[in-house]
Amino acid sequence: MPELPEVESIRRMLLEKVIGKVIIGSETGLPRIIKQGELNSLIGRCFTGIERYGKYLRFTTDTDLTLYSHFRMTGTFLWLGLKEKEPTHIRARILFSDGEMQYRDTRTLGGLWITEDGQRPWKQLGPDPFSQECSAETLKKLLSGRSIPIKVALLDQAVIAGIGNIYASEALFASGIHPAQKADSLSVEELNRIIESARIILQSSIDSGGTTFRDFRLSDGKEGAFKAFLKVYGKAGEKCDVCGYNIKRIVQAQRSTFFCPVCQPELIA
DNA sequence: CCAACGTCCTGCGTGC
DNA sequence: TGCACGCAGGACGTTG
Repeated sequence: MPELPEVESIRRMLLEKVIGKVIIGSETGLPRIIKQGELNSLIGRCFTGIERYGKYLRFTTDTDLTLYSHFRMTGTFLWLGLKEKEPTHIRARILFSDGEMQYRDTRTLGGLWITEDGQRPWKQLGPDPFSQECSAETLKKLLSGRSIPIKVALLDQAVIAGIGNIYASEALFASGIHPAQKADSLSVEELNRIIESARIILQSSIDSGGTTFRDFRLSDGKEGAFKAFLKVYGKAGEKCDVCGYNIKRIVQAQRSTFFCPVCQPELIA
């Protein structure tokens, strides 16, 4: 499940491969993953930059055409040199003279958008965790009047962009905050702790090439190494690194949440 | 305004 | 052993 660190890792690897090269062909393996526009309208263009917005990637070109991607659960871009072959779950291909960028997506929930500049595929995106505008005061405003659990709020991309199910649990563990605590009950100090924790965890994960929990692969086909540093995600029943108590799994908004009941005490309301 | 839930999808783990 | 079933979840649309 590619979240901010995984998308960022893909971005960095692709930068070295595709920038400044002319697109000489394209192929759409599964039409419904193209959410807007036509892939072959990119032929003859070249990518001039790749930016990340939350979990979206934006590929700028030498014209007003822009390619956006979102990986959802199982998407990724693989870079293949001319002689390499690995034919599974290829949903789209963008061809260059020295190789190709393949959009792979097992569960096909992700998508690509080819738009005129200015059009964006997302509805609403909150601040990027690494940006200056991502402050405790900003989050305090965005969460005011929200009675949802803080874990569920962290998954809301309109609140903060890029955090998914893995890093939401990890950031709350590092902050010592119980995942069920109501979003608008958190103090500025607690929100600050969440932001600081998230930044450290997300940056460490980027440095490791992200987390491969099951399916995720980097653009060179390799796994991200951050799984070894996870403290709670996927560890129900295992002992907490810090206190030795058993890590618990609960379900919030139809998604698994992992936490340590001792390190993240539940507040008595 | 907000919250909750259904929807999309396929591979794999579970249980009988 | 084999097979049916349900779970995994990100974003958005719909419903309450």
